[in-house]
Amino acid sequence: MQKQETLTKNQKIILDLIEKSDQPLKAYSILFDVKKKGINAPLQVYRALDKLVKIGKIHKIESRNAFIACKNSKCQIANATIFSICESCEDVTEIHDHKLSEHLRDFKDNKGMKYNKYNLEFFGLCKKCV
Amino acid sequence: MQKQETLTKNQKIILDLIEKSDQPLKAYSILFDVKKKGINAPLQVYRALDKLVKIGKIHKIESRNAFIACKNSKCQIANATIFSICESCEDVTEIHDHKLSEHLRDFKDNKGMKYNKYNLEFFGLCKKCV
DNA sequence: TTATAAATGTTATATTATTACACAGCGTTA
DNA sequence: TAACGCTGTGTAATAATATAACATTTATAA
Ligand SMILES: [Zn+2]
Ligand SMILES: [Zn+2]
Ligand SMILES: [Zn+2]
Ligand SMILES: [Zn+2]
Repeated sequence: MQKQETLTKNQKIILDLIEKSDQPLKAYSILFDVKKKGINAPLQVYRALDKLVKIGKIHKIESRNAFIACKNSKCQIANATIFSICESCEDVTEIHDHKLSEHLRDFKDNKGMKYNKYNLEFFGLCKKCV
Repeated sequence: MQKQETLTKNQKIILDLIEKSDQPLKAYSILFDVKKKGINAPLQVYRALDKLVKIGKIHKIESRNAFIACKNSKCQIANATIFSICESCEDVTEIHDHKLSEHLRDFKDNKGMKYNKYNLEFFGLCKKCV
C-alpha cells in the first residue's frame, strides 16, 4: 500500500470534529463526541489521531495532551510546529514565522544529532488575559 | 514564609535520584525507587516534582512525561528549555545555545502575546543511532 | 488471485496525574 | 502568646491519558 490519499471513515469523523474546533481537543472529549457516530473505544480515537498527526492534518500540543487542526492547507510542517499558549484562557495558536522556522530548521548542535522534527511551545498571557 | 531556600526531605530524596540519572525518569519509576525511603504515594512524588520544576532544579520533557535534572548550576532558565531527543535510544540532552535562546527570548508574535516561558524539543537520531 | 499492509472492533489493562481531606511545622503579626 | 497564612506531609480514592492483545475486515500491489 502506497501513501494513503483518502482518509478512512473514522479518520474523517475525527478530523471533521477537530477542524470544527479552533481550540485543541482532548482524546476522551473527542471520544465522547463521536460515540453517536459509532466510535466506541479510546483506541479507535487514538489510532485515528496517530494517523492524522502523522500526515500533518493535526498536531499534538504536548504540554496539554490535546490535538489541534493544522490550518496550513499545504502543511509540510507536520514535523516542525510552533505554538503559542495562553496559560490563563488556554487559547492555543499555531505560529508560522518564516524566520524562526528557518532558524530552527538550520539549528545544529555540537553532538552530531540528525534532526527530523521539532516542537516549540511558547507560554504566556494573551492580549485578553494580560 | 519567604522563598524557600532549602529543600524538604521528600524534595531532596527525589532530586537526588533524578540528579544521579543522566536520563529522564518517569514519575512512577521514581515512586518505585523511593519507596524504600518512605515515599509511598504518587502524590508525594508529583508534589516534589512540581516544586523542583518550579524552582528550575529539574525540567519536564513534555513529549515523554519524564523529568531530567538541570545541569546548569545557575539555572535561570527554568522557563526557557531546549532539548534534543533521540527517537531511537531515547537519549535526551539539554541544549544551551546562546544564539538560539536569544532568538527565542526575543520572539514576538503578531497577536500581542506576553510570553514568559517556552519549551523546545528537537527530535532525531543521535550519532550512535544514525 | 494472492499476498500484504492498513484499518477496524472489542475487551482489558497500563500509565500518568489529580481530588479530597486531615493534619503538622514555620514565620508573621496582632 | 495566640491566631493566621502558607507550605508541606500522609493517605485513600479516583480521574485522565494511553496501550496491549487478539480476531477480523478492507484496500492495494504484485
Ligand atoms: Zn501546522
Ligand atoms: Zn488568554
Ligand atoms: Zn536547565
Ligand atoms: Zn540514539
